[in-house]
Amino acid sequence: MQRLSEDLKFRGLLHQVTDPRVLERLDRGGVTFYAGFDPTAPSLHVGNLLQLCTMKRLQLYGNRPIIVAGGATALIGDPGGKSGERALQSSADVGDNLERVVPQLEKFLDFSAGAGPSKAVLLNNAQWLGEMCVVEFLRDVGKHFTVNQMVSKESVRARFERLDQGISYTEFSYMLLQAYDFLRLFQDHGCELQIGGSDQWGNITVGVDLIRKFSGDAFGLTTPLVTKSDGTKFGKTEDGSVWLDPSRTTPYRLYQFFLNSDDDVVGKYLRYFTFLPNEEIASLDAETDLHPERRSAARALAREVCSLVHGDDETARAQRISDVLFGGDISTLSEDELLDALSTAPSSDISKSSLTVGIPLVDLVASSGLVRSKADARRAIDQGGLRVNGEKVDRSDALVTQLDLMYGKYLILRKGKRSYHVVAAR
RNA sequence: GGGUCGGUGUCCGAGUGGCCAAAGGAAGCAGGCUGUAAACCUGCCGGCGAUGCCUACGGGGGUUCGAAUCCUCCCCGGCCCA
Repeated sequence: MQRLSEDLKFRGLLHQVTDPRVLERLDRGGVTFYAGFDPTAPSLHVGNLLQLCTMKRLQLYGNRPIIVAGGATALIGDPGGKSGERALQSSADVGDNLERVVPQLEKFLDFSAGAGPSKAVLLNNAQWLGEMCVVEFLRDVGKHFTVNQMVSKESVRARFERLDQGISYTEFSYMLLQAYDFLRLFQDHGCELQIGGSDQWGNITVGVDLIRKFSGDAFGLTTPLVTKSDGTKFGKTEDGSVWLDPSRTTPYRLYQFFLNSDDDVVGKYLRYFTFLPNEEIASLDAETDLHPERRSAARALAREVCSLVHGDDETARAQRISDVLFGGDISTLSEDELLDALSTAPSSDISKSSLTVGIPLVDLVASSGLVRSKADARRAIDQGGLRVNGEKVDRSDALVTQLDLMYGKYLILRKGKRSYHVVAAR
């Protein structure tokens, strides 16, 4: 089998490492490592994907992952990457969030006894930070750091430079809490490595320093920041974050999100987010160069990620829906297929009786929410961008009646290429 | 507290009595091309019972036939002085 360190290099996952010797240790397996995340939402999102995949990689090579849920630190807020002071979370929220996120973590890491010595562990730093008193913290942790070095950290400096924002003492202390986490894990669980995104480098090294002061040897490793080709933040769409929870972001949407990756980043994403063998990734790279229009790499990426997060069945469904919505003619579908294909599209109801007289199409489309107003609906029609049951509408004064219903029940509204809405008559 | 400049549509930003639903840009939406792409081209981009009406230029009040534009008070922000 290929060495883990080689695989990590091939995939471009090594951004910074405190000491290259840690890579040899990881190759041999048996290293306990950790990554933290703050349970600030009731679901993980694609922004968490890189850490999850990286942890899984390390575990597959026989290393032991510890996930530290920032039950305590989420109450504080990491100043890094934030332009302003963060809103504080209530501890009840944090608890709820944690409960919901656990099943998502289990899709990536093996928490079962079957994993043997590399069995994953989930800890909550509220367990040790919650019971700690201020004086104790200042004596045992604070004493080891000078404000001078803390101030020089990038995350803090960025906030210093913004005179209009400032940084509270609370957030300023965040890095010390995280360092203390690392120390406790090192002492109580033999954890010698912390991994994280490149924005965590400062916090991680503070932890490594702290452990060193207690005569321990620990390591830090960061992965690169996931970027898009246009420089905007990865994982955000116009509708907000792309979540791993299917009730927030349907498998179909997740599939589409990755399918639509730009050519110049698919290779990178395949490396980051899939477990395909290196040779297969290399051949997909070549395919992208030679036949970009086939989008083989993007398809593989979407399929792999969707399977990882939602399983093979949901992925097959997402693929089927995609094929119909973008390839085929929806009017050729059976009623069952139609419902399946559009099950994730927004829908609304309408009374059958109202259709006996007929409803102006413009009213129907506006009330469906597919467009913002009737004027907007007329514009869409005038520009040839509206279809009913797959047929282009050319009159903005069209009337919808029972005769237009597919299978006597449905009206499939479509604006542009990819916005669908199902109206069901009852 | 004093002075001064400013607050315009999703955002940036012009306009300083009628020709203003408000230039220009960005974002967004639709059409074309294409690979469900990028780039590019075209159109749209407050609402409605629609050759008109309503709502809108920080908020209230006022002047005027007519106000985003003038006056006044209030609120908010920048800069300068105390």
